[in-house]
Amino acid sequence: MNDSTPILTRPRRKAGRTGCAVEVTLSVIGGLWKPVILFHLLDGKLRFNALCRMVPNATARMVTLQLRELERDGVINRIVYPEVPPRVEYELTELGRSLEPVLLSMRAWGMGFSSDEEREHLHICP
Amino acid sequence: MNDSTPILTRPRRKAGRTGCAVEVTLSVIGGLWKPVILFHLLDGKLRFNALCRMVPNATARMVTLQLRELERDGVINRIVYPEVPPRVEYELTELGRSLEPVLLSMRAWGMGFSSDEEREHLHICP
DNA sequence: CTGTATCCTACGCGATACTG
DNA sequence: CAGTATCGCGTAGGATACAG
Repeated sequence: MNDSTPILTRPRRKAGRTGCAVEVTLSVIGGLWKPVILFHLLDGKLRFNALCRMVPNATARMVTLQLRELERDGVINRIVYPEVPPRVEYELTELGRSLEPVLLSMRAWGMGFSSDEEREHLHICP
Repeated sequence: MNDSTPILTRPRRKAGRTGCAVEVTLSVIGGLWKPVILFHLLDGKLRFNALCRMVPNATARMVTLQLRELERDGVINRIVYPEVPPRVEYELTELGRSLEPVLLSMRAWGMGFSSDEEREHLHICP
């Protein structure tokens, strides 16, 4: 349980005085899967498995790691129901929900880009 | 000059049908330095060295790689002035400029988060 | 179901040196 | 100035197996 934090997951250096505010944001959501996870959580609580299924390109291990860091950074809550079989749900905190504009603008741009891509037949496809 | 593209720089798998639009956006700006680079370019053209200086935590090599990919993805233009000593400037394309809402919302959130952090003394510092 | 521990390897990326 | 080439290390993260 030492601090071996993957790079995709957490920038090796925190955004210091050297960087701009954008770097600060990246230090929290800067991981390939974090924005996707957070985005899906905008719709409400999600169980671990459901979350995994929404990010099929990431392994369960990665999802776990990302979730732990998001929790550490205070943008999500982890709710454990003392049941058998165990149930765990993740939800956005207030701070997490404040990321909504960022996430929505990311989605909006992605949708626009996809259209252009299909139309202009860029090199992104496969 | 083969296609050895770093992971930080380009997701190993493109955002396919499996993912949401957020993944598409991440496939373009999903790299720790790309959003920062793009953000600084919002203010206008920048030379290579200037750019490097704005992202001190990244090496020149990384900045170069990121720039090449951003160029490939059509969000920036690379302008070479046939002079001695050589001068190269980077600027956003129309597509790149359309990322402005994303970048601005990222900065806005980062500034807010920094304030909270200082005030509430969270564990983000270093 | 929701994880965590371990092993292992590909590859990201820093450092350095060199070019036009 | 604006890069590119090469080398080499550290580690991210996949696969697998196991636990509560």
